[in-house]
Amino acid sequence: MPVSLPSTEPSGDSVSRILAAAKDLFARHGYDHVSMNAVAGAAGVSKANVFHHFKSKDELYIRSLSQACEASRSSLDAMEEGDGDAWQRIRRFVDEHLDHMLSHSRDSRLILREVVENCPGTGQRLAQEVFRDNFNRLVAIIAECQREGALRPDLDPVFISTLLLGANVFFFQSQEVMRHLDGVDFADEPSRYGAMFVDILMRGAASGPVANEGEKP
Amino acid sequence: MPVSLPSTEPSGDSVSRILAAAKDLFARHGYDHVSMNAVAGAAGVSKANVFHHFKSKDELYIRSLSQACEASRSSLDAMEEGDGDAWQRIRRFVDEHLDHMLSHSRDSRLILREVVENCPGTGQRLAQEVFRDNFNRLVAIIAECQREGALRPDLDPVFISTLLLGANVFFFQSQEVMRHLDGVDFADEPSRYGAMFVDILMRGAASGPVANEGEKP
DNA sequence: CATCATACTGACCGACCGGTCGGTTTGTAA
DNA sequence: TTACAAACCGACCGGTCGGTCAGTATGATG
Repeated sequence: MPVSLPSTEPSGDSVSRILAAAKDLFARHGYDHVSMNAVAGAAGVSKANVFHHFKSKDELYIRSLSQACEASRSSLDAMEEGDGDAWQRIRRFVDEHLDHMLSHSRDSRLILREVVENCPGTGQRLAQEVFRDNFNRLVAIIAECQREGALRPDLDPVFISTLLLGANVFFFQSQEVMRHLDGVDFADEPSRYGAMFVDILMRGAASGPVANEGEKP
Repeated sequence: MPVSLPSTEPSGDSVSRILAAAKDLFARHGYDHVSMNAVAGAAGVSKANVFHHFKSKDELYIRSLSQACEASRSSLDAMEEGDGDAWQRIRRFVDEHLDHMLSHSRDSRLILREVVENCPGTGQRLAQEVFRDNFNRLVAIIAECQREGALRPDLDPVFISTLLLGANVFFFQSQEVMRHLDGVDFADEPSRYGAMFVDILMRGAASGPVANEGEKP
């Protein structure tokens, strides 16, 4: 049986290179700004070759986004709730979620742009599914922590989850801007950002006793 | 002296219509997706007429964004801190900031996209200036409230401001997605969102006494 | 070896892009 | 009325876009 590795690798290599280049360019510049010629050039193949492997620009984009979503979903699945008390678990989720976004910023940008730009289509559906999975995972954690008595019973886990995801997403999106804002010294310290955020989420920011407008046993 | 109103309005009318159309299309679809032909059509003039009034697509875009930034800045200036205790003033800022974004969503999208996409250029600079002004205004409010003793002295007003702006920006960006998430019942109630957020910001989410890891007099 | 399928590419296609050009229309001033 | 400037526009320009085509090269199979 002949060893045919040299013959099968170029093909797989091209598709991989094309997808990697596409993900990079689409993430950085968005769908409309990126031409197929640019993708081909970045992948080191001809444009016609790109069209040999992918039926259209749209298919290339959806494949790229799909891979990003799969990677994000794998990361979510690999997230272990582990041990610790409620707030430690919450803190761990915040840290791991933010760490994933930052260390896979290309994928994260692809997904987030679809969520934020709100253009109907397959791309948006894929990205929203990932977003929803993250959200539901977090709601489950928060609800569990609430059942254990760690969170005020008058609070909605759904709302807390929104705040948590929002804080992380905002950090990811605005990191570059924050670096240039006077007084911001945490733009390059995501873990510290997470710690400060969870601290305030847990204990609040008010000084001293607060008017008891809500129910807080 | 002849009254020459009929002669000066058509010109002003065209430019205004062009800018309005441009703002609308750029806000919805982004710079790259919008053609000058589309802008011209939406404004009811010819493409050549657009180029008569604006030197280039880029100039049209910058002018559109500039107007959006001016409007946003005017809104910030009109924001009165007014009376009330510290937390009432914070709540008012949150409400007014979010209300402005939602009621001027076209402008807000234009500005926010520049901040988030992070493409170097005039557009980014303009948007970041507005972002920074909002930020600094909020930091000043928070710092004042902290001096009055309403906020924990161990907290950084800059960080609190980041959380506040982030929460509002996230609500604005994700409103459409949130409408489709199970259990989210506040997507169309920004005021309620703001109230819940400030409540948690003030009192925290933890139930009962919390481990005193920080300084909280 | 012949056959077939896959990978690859330069050249080409029609459509569309941002922008220009020459001409017409409109408005203003003297 | 004439002269000028501004507004306006259809036609045009060179370039780029996504995509196609015909041909070549390569690899696998019988």
